[in-house]
Amino acid sequence: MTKYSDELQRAHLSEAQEDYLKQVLLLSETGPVTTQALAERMGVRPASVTGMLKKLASLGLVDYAPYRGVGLTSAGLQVALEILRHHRLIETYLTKALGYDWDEVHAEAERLEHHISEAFEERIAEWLGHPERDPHGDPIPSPSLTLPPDAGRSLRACQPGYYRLLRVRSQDKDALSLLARLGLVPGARFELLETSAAAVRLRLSEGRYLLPAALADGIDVEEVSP
Amino acid sequence: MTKYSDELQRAHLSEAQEDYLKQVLLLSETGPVTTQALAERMGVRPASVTGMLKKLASLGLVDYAPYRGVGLTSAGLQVALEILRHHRLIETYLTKALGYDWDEVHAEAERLEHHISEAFEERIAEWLGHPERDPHGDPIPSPSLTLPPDAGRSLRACQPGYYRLLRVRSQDKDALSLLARLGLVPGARFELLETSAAAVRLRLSEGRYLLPAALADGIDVEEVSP
DNA sequence: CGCTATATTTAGTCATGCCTAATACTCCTA
DNA sequence: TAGGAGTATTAGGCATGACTAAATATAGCG
Repeated sequence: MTKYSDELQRAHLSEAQEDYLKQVLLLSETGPVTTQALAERMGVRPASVTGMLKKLASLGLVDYAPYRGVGLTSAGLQVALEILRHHRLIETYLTKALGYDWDEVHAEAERLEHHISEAFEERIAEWLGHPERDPHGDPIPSPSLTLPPDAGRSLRACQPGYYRLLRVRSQDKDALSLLARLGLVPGARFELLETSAAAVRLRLSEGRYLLPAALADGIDVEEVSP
Repeated sequence: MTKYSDELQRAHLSEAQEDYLKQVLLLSETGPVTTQALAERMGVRPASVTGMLKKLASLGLVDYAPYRGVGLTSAGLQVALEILRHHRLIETYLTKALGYDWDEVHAEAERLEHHISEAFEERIAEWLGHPERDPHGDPIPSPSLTLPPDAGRSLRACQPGYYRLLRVRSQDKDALSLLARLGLVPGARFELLETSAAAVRLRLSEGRYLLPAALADGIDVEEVSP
């Protein structure tokens, strides 16, 4: 795959194609990428996914063997990382420059990520001081499209102690809104008091909360000194 | 056309449909809107225009009589003004907030105008202090979608004297780049020394220039005291 | 007033990206 | 190891919005 043909492809990729590639990347972080999982993420029927995967495979963007799942080729990975960089830079910019709350940015970024130029990307990255994380703590691919290493581990798996919140993986508007209200945003420090199968109990400077396991699942933390 | 059906339609309009409506509005400012003119503006064949006009007419967005040209209905005008407001706010924002030059903003705005939310529109308008003109001096439709009245007249039709530049109608990148280089941007004051069929001669504080008629055509000015 | 040049519309095609229904494959369990 | 549950793919359609080629309307001129 030469530079030349890369650029030809990039110029012609549709919004739908870019979205599929991005979702393949995101899904592959947590396990094998099935047709069904992709269909759910894209809000589309499985048959439609099969069709798109065949097209993306013919473009050299995914490795696809029927009934065997999909993976990104290196060309496809480049595209996916580029879109992910757009998405997360836009989220960060909307928050810092335009006063969006972190539960509002996802939907806006989801549309804009496909329609900004490289110039726009560079200027907002510059304005932001080339951030490595978006407001949710998600890593932003670098300009050369490498992902910062993952730090932290799930709050769910932690023992009682002192922690700093690093990342919130949920993009549910209401879940984010709730966490923001509690002050549970990246950088926040708290004490984990108790964990059980159904929930975790924790204490921030502002109060004590019982957090359902479903929420704790998507929260990544690192241990800190008391 | 009730409010309710307006909103239903708005939700379903495609990017192409929005673009057609916008171009009908822009073309109608300078004369009757022909299929051919529309085809040129959209970069599309006349046959395609006919097809789209029939669809827009069936949606109640344009008045279309075959062979007789098109006009916007009031519903269509609302949509066109909304898109135009997006376009010109985005151009202004890119210039003032992100340091774009005025010859770079058009292409970026052309894509983004279809993909921003009302929330985004409101926030950049707020940030900008609710401007009435974009960097080219083009009027920005108000939030309630009325256009500020046109001021000034074409430099081409002026007698020698002192003027202030109000608006540059060209969106040619190189023409804009040249004008910017000369300091001929909205607000600039200059003396018109001489006009002829082929060109106008003028003097700014920085120098004297002979401007081809083609450029002078698209420049609107108002007279000022010396 | 008719004829021709130009503008416009119709008819038929194609790619995209989705859908449903029917069929095929996989893998687990009995 | 055969059957079934569940997952995936094929087959066939539809809407969108472009295209070409062919037909038709308009307008300007002699």
